[in-house]
Amino acid sequence: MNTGTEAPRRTRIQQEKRELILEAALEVFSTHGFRGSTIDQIAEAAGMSKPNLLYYFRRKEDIHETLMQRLLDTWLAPLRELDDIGDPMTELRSYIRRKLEMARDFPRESRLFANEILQGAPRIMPLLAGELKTLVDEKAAVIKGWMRAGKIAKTDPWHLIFSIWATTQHYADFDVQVRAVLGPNRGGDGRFEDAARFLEQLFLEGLKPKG
Amino acid sequence: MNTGTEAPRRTRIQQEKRELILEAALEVFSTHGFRGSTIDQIAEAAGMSKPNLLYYFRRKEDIHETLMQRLLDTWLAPLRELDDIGDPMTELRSYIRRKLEMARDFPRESRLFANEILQGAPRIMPLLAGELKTLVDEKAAVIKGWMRAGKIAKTDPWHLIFSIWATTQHYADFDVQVRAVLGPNRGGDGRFEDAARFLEQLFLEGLKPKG
DNA sequence: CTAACGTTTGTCCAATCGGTCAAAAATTTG
DNA sequence: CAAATTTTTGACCGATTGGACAAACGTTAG
Repeated sequence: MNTGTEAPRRTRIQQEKRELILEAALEVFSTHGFRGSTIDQIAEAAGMSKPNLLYYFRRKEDIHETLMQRLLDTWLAPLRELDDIGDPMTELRSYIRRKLEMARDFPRESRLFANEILQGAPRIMPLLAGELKTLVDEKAAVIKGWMRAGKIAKTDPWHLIFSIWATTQHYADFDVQVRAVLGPNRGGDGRFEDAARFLEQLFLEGLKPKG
Repeated sequence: MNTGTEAPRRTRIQQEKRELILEAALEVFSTHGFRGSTIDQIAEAAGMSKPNLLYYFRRKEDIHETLMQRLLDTWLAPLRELDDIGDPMTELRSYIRRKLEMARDFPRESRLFANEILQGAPRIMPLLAGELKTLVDEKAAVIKGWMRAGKIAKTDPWHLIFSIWATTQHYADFDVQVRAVLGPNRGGDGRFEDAARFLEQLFLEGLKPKG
């Protein structure tokens, strides 16, 4: 039985070149979107001719699809790690920290994902309503357990997860704006540490003045 | 002196048709990005032929530019309203509420802006580093005053503004994902009220359990 | 060496892109 | 009404797009 999903056998050269192409495509797709990117651009970024690239990926969409499949796995890893063992507040704090680190270390992946969602997620809608929803529902239940146990304040766990996604990914997706607004001094390399400190306080205590 | 920025005189028909085109272009640009959109698409959405559209806007970029200029004004209006008079906590809460209402009522404008920033803000970079930075710095100073006066907790005002932008615009830019994850029940029309309730609690009190 | 296989490229193609242009149609003006 | 002006359109253009293809090239096993 061929389900069409298993990876075909590949030579060593094929594996290497495919990686090279995917790396180049990530760079191009994440800054121009799918329709805004051309095969020539990707081929040039990968240091090969267009027909050569099309020898490894038969269609432009195949590259994008491969990229998105890999992305979702690594992208949701931090949420998968959110576990019931350990102190709830610590768990949440380290989830936020990990997500912010991903925004810092893999901004292209974040932008690729944002581009796809912004345009209506035409290629990954089934994944969102299926795999993603299942995972979020599962983790929302965990968080709800913490709320019932009085370990964290009672709120909507789904919107809590959204707010963590939004605030952390903002530093990857809107990086240009963040740096423009912060200026050369505050917008330097330290901006992620500033963000980490701020987000920790926001999610822990909010803005209400002490005392 | 002609600075090139003042609006030329236009007939009634020109004004109406230009509005029609801008409305159609907002729809198309916001879902496909600039390079992903075609003049034919916009013309069809506006109910006219391509040459006719090009009679009102000579270049594709002119449409986008006009759209972005209008956008920034209305988009930043809520932040401009953030004022020193009145209770700080109330001011912030109503700013968050207004931003969330904009995400609900003008999602296309939000996505148009997000598309531009995602792709490196090639067309509005000067505005970000100029007008926008000035406004944010000004409001950050106001917020800092509130912190010094002990009216709200001490944190980084810039990142506070970022977090408000991120959490509210998330419901416009990532709407497809939000609805997919929430499902048909929780993802219905009530999702914005749920979000409003959650965000109010997050920014006010954070997640620390009471007592 | 040579045959087989995997890799690379130059050339080409149909479709689509942004944009032009002259002429027709509609509207306004006198 | 008729002339002048504005609006609309069909036909067209060069450039770029995603992709096809056969021929050339490189590598390796016998």
